[in-house]
Amino acid sequence: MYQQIDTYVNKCISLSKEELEYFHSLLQYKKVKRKSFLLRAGEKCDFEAYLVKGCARVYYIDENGFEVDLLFAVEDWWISDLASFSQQKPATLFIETIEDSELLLIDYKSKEALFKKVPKFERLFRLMIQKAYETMMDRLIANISKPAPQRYQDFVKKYPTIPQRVPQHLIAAYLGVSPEFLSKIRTRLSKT
Amino acid sequence: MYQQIDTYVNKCISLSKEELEYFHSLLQYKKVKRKSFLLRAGEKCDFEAYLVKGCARVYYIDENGFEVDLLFAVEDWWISDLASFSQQKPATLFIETIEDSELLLIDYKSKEALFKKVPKFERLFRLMIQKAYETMMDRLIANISKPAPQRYQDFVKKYPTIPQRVPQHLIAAYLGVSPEFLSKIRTRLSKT
DNA sequence: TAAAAGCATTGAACCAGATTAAGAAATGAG
DNA sequence: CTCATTTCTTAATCTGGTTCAATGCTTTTA
Repeated sequence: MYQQIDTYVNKCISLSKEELEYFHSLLQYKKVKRKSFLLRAGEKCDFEAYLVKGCARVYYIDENGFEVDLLFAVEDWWISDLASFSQQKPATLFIETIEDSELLLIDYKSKEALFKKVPKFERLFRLMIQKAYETMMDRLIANISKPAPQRYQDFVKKYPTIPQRVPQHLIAAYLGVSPEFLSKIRTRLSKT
Repeated sequence: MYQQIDTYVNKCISLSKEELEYFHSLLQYKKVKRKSFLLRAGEKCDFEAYLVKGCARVYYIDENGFEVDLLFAVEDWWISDLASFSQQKPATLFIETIEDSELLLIDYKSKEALFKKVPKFERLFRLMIQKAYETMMDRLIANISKPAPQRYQDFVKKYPTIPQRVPQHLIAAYLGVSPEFLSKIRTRLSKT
């Protein structure tokens, strides 16, 4: 049950058996069907979730009801509305499963307790967010300076398994193009 | 000399006099003219710099020579190519001052030593990057879902002092529009 | 197993913003 | 103070991508 997350954690920091067991004791296991909402904008996000199995998406809905997908999570990813979680304020994001999924959640108090008892985790989470930051930056640059077909190809190359698990119109909402245009891009690309 | 950065640090973590002095001992003071490069893509970025005074920009140049501005830093901001710094690999970003500037730099080894000796700093840097991440995410969302005039107005509202210090074509490169179009946006807006 | 709902494709009309080109205005270095 | 460089504006034309609408295809769900 915890083997997967332990492997993940071990890549960054090394822990004693006791530390690991303490960590486990703070996690809450959750199993949900596809199309379940883990979070809706307006609620308070009191979790960071490690995805053991399944697939989920984190997205934003703007004033006009237009969706922007920020993340497709699969096995081994963390999902949360970090601004809401860390500042304990209402969420601006939605989190919804795309497949039946299994998760391990940690809440705010537990995470703070963990940092206090095992400061090494502060490092783990710093490195995690650092990586997320770099990814986000690359995406912003791509969105500003690359045309949509290029962005789509880069996406498929970087996440080859995602297009098989996530509907195409959601990928369009991730790339920042209309579903119709993504469809056109795909037919164009397949004709060469 | 260190008063400003101490105030900054103190907002997040509280430190003893000794800890603070140790921190100071790791910092390198640097004073540079406007239009100085602190970093060029290809070099290794061995600093995170706190801007004591002045103004600088962090930007990316794509394959076609097109610039994307990622950050305008003024007093109290940190600048670096974080991917290069933390993984000790070649930079992809440029950092250039826009005004004569004064900086406090910390290098990789010193930062690691600091974390080891005063783990509280791990928390500070985690919170710093977390905020940067949220900012980056908001920007990505805005770039995907809001039209350029809106993005410009939001920018001016969020950073009211920047437009007076940074040339307009750089702001265009930050917002992801051509300088000509930003000029058009501005005349349109002033006519109402 | 049928009906409904969601998803992908295609084409035509349209628009936000890019590109190109030129000149005007501001700024800074000598 | 003055020339060179950088910065800003305006206008014409072009294009990547949107919107709208119609059609067929898959999944769900009852």
